[in-house]
Amino acid sequence: MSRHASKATLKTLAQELELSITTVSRALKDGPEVRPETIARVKQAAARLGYAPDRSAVNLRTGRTGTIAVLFFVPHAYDDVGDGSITAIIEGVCRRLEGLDYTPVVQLLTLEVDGLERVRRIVEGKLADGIILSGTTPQDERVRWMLERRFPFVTFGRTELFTPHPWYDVDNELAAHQATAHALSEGRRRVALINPPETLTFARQRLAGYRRALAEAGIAYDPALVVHGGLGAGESREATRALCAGEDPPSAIVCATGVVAIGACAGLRDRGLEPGRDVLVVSRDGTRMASYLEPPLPTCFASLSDTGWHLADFLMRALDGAPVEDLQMLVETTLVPGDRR
Amino acid sequence: MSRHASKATLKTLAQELELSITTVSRALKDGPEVRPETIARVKQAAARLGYAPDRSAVNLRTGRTGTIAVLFFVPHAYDDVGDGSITAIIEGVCRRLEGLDYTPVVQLLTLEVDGLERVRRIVEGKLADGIILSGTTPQDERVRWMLERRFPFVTFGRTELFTPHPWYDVDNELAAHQATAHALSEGRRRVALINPPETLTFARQRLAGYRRALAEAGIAYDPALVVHGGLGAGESREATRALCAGEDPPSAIVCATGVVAIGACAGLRDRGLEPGRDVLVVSRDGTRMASYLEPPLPTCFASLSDTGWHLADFLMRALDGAPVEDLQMLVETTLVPGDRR
DNA sequence: GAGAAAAATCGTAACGTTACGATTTTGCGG
DNA sequence: CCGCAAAATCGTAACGTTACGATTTTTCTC
Repeated sequence: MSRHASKATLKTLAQELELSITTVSRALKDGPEVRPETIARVKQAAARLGYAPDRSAVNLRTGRTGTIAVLFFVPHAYDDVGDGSITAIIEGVCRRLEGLDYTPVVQLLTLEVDGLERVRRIVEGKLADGIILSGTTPQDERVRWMLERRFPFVTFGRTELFTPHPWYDVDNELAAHQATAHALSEGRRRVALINPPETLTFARQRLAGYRRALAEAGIAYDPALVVHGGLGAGESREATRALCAGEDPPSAIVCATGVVAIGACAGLRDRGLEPGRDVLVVSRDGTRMASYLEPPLPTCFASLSDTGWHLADFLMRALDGAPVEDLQMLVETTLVPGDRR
Repeated sequence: MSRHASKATLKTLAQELELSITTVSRALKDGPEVRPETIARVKQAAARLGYAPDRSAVNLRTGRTGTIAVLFFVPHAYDDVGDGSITAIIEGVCRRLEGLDYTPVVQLLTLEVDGLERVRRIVEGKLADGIILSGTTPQDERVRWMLERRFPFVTFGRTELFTPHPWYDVDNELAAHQATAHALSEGRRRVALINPPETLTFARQRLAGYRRALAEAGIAYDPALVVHGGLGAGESREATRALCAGEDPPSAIVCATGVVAIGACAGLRDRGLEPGRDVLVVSRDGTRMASYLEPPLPTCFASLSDTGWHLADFLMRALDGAPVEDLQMLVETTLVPGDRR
């Protein structure tokens, strides 16, 4: 029955065992210059006294924190429907970091929060060994800043910066093309697009894919059918109501996320329109959310859990000094039809 | 144009300004014993050289980390539908911590992860100044451990431990009673309950409320109508299918979370039953998710955003030494009818 | 303008850890 | 049992910060 009175340190252990602090420290990390017998003795005492290394001391000394910061961008007020993406991503990150003594810690970024400020705090305060960053813009200042400092990071989403950096991305151009083409192939010719804020790289790529699909079908691009804005369910619902206000509502809506799709469906019903029948709603998701709705929505799917895994993987390899060319990956979405399964 | 070559420290500043490290340190925190003029000079230089305090050094010296750990329990595989609760909670936490130089960091806990291990790492490694913990059990060992160490924390959910501790909780007994009574008042007499794993305090309270409502209506408790298990959409869907396998399906299902409700609806449709008409699904949620579904589900609502705010508030006040009696709060749910709004 | 009080600044030690070179102990051939 | 290499252990310094008592400078009083 140990007392655990106050925290045990190397000093405590050294006194207890009549060894030097140095030897204790080395023994705990299986240093080759300490006798196996001593190692056993030290580890036993450490367990008995409940020793745990003081992370800030280790960090101060070594510069290593054992922490990975995950800065996740939530491009909407957390109003109505919580965004489940983050849990899926973290699950993937955790899966990759399993057993690696890196701990992921998550911070949420919104449109209001100054992302650069957060990044600076983390880098300058040495709060993490690496950063996983989402919500990239073409000329992302946070990315630029980290590149300048040579701080290890990986982004979810590309930038247009000249200097290459590790990234993982879903092919949003493809996804939007897929979704739009699917709608067109179902005979829907007035296809609307509900898109994220225009500043995001993500948004531009989606717009490009959407326009390409329209062009291929020989349909003129109509800016009135494109909405840029927050990605909350409430915002999407509003946008959908607005789209359907006139006498000529769209016959399909291509959505940027599952939450957006839920909002769009609600907006349609507000106008007395039936999703799937009157207006086809095509979702883009990283979870299986859309398949649970009624009717199940056709969805451009790319697993967020896998995304998390790869992001963490790239970061780990970046920390190991892997060349940046190996740390860039574009994943394709697959169109999951909305049929009842 | 500053060079930012490598990190600026107090030493750097001191040399640059020909002051002592002590004075610089004090100036930066507006110490009363340093000349206002000097303070200005120091701060200017700090800004110019991009000085930021090294958090691990501060932590080592002071014992303060400026970090609040949020350990969020996700009682299901992150399979199908991501859980949006966490974003809502964090939003609330951030709202409370705004401007307080505490940073919340989130870690996810699952049934497989050893929560005690995580807590120990955080406490012993001095990784945070306080912990917000969810997924409590009646004899929660993590809580007991933190109480023993006198480590500041607050739980989302109560325990049955003798020693009092700060907590915030939704009245789950009431919520389940509300939901069940609502179903009964609609003439549904075979009410099923899909509940979390029995180990959670949460689960027991819900079961109690459910049974009380049944008893008040003079209906016998039928264990076959109660499911304990994971709270994922897939698990809930399975459970619902099983419940509706016999020739006498329930006429209502009381769900523990929004994700569970979504799964239940899908399970019903799998069996050719229409949620809301054939079987009433009553949800329990902290976001407005249920109101977006078709048909909108009646829901026992208590804001998760507010929950986050209060959890952070209690923790802040606990750190300030507030008496534990002031740091316990039970919030009631309100039944939101499922009508189209 | 001397002396004392007040204001401003400084130096040292410590937080717990690890890196590195120095020192002691052990094992072994002769 | 000596000498010497190898194995094991040790001491010191440093990471960047803050607390505290000591010291210097300024200001005020008579």
